[in-house]
Amino acid sequence: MTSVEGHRRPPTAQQFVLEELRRAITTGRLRPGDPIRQEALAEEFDVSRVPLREALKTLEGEGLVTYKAHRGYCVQRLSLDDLREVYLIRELLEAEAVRRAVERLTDDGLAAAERAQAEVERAAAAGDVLEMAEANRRFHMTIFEWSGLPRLVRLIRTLWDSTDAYRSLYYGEEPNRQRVIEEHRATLDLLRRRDTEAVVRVLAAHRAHAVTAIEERLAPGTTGGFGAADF
Amino acid sequence: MTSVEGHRRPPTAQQFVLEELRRAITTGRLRPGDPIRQEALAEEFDVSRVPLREALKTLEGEGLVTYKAHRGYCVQRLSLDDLREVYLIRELLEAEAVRRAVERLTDDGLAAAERAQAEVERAAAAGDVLEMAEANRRFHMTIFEWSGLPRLVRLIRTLWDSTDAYRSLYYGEEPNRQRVIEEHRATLDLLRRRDTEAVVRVLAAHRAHAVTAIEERLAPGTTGGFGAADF
DNA sequence: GCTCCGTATTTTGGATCCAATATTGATTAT
DNA sequence: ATAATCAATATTGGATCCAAAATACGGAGC
Repeated sequence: MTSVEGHRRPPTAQQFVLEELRRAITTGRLRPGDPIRQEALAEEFDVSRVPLREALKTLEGEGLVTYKAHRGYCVQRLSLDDLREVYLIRELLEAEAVRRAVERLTDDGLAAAERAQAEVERAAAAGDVLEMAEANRRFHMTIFEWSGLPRLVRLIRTLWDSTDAYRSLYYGEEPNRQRVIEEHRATLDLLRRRDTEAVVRVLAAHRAHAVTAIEERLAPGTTGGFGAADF
Repeated sequence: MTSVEGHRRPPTAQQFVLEELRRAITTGRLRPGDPIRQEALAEEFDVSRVPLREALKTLEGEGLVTYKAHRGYCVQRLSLDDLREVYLIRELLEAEAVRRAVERLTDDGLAAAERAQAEVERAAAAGDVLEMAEANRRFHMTIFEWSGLPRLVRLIRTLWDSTDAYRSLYYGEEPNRQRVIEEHRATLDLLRRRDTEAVVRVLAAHRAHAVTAIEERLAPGTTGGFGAADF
């Protein structure tokens, strides 16, 4: 049956496998540093190695896995330095995206952001961490989209992808969830007033909090990479 | 024989095909908007479709080609807006990369940049546009590398890739070549003095000149995409 | 003439098989 | 015991073949 389920299966095996791989990495089933055994994974997903390899090429482009000729793929091990670098780049790109977005934002756009925020709060109340992470993403992307710069948004989205595992870590703790909600509300407030620079500042702080929290969470013990399943 | 030629053949077919595809796109042999016929291309490069498709996945990630399920790949058509967007993003990222680079730059690093510039000037004198483009790239990347931010550099490199065709256009004209050389010399001068903000300004102007020149070159007639072979 | 429909052809998607390379483990010499 | 070498094994890279989907074509109906 081709019913309208939450997640219907994609039209090609490579896209299906791509989604599964992403999930496996962000949930920590595939841990950073792990080599990727194509045969085993292909069998698990019930596809051949061809679409699997194409999906891996995509993930390589996004920086989620590394590749060495004749040695295959590994789940990318993100050091703290890597994490900081990704957040630095996000800072640069998102600041610009937000500036443009505020200039062009209509009431419709604002309403869309507010709807996304409502979903964030609903998920938080329900204690559904995974759904909250997704809604949070929709909230931010909705705003970025209003920049009218599709390539910029695409880049930002890729950067989010590459640190999904860390973000789940962040949302795993209640005070962080609460803080996210408050900061989103502040953002919406400033968006309504079209106070561009204030929005940029709030969102910069928003990111900084996440980095700090993750650093603290990670610093003790873990020297290099980490497993997202650690929590 | 595995002699030390200029370009030795990569260890895998996918990497070989990737290089060939890039060349084909940047030189305009494959024109923007063209659908990519896998069978024909694979035969031309004398490989099967499997490595070809993996190379195409990589290019998709870089934004050089687009992909639709069951309809295959197309060479990305870059509108003027797209071009401006890429240069805007480069502005954001490269400014940061340069700031960090100047702070960390040693005399060795400076010497490397000077060597690259010497190659640029040699190629320009020899009228070798292709080699000049490559040397120019080395010049800038050498500087960016000194930022110590590998992911940032990787992103910048991808952005350069996605507009290679346009850049060849720029280097096709003598006054532009001359201007590039002068601006590089100015950059080196300011680098020696570690005048960070001045370097950032010069390089911003450097990029702006390129955009302006390309816009003028493209504006008359061409409404949307263009073929890099037009010159 | 135009549209709609069904078939033929082309093109992409994927599975299997074989080749090439890397890794592992055992054997031997020092 | 250790290091080096070579064979056995595991794993990736690539070619061919078949299936599925999209496109092109031709004819029937209006």
